[in-house]
Amino acid sequence: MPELPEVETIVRELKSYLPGRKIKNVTVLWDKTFLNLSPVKIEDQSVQSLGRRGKYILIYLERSVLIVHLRMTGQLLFQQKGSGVIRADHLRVAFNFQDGSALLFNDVRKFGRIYHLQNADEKLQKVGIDAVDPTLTASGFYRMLQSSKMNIKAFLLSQRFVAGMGNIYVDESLFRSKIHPASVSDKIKRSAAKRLFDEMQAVLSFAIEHMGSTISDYRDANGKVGNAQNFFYVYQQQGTPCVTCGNPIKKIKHAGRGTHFCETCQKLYV
DNA sequence: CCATGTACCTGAAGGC
DNA sequence: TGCCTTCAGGTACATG
Repeated sequence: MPELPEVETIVRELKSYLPGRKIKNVTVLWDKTFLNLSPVKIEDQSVQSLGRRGKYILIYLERSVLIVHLRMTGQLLFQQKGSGVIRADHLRVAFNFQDGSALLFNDVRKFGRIYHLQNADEKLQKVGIDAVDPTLTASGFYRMLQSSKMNIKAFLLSQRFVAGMGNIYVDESLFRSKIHPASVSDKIKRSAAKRLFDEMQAVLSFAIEHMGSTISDYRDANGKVGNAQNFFYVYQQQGTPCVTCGNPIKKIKHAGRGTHFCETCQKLYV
């Protein structure tokens, strides 16, 4: 489910809720979700700060860190003390704070993971630079493309070069920059690479402003749906006319994923 | 190095 | 009303 804009929305909200709250205990209802790999105990530690790298949520405690990945259907919900009980029909892990509030991990498909670690670095070794990191530039992005012979869809989905893009925002960014998803990364011209970089930034910041996209399961930390799904040009728009040329948007299987694009507007670089 | 398939899970939707 | 298949915002791992 969630890609960079959805994860960013959750992190921004949690920044206003979690710092300073002290963990009383942790309830684990599905063992595989919570990997407790730190020798330091989690009880009695306070949340210090929040961070994000790609789709990973980082919750820094005093002596260790929690790394959360929502995968397809994970939700991180903040349960205020005393207010109505937040909906969590598939609760897997609950972090209960001493003041009576709680952070709930709800996840229908059980793919989501929470790692309790000494240090975040080990887990993030193979994750590329965050897609909205201000130090990432169009020319830096072009250099990364030059280093790879993967098709551009797989390149963007891999998280190895740039982290945070998923199936929705890859398809939207490729459409808006007029690049065919099967294009070979190191064959993409400098000007097209610049276009792709700029459209990635535009697509992601627009989605963040609209609190992410809800297809089915995504909810923010308050349990609310996003709004960016109302503005897709190609994702799940197969059959509808392309906004540029009017030909129907196509859906194919590519890089193992449903892939939406316009075959007349998007140029194939090979 | 790269592409493809499978596994991990549940539930919704569509075909018959 | 079933029953069966396919598909889903992701990633890790095995195999050519």
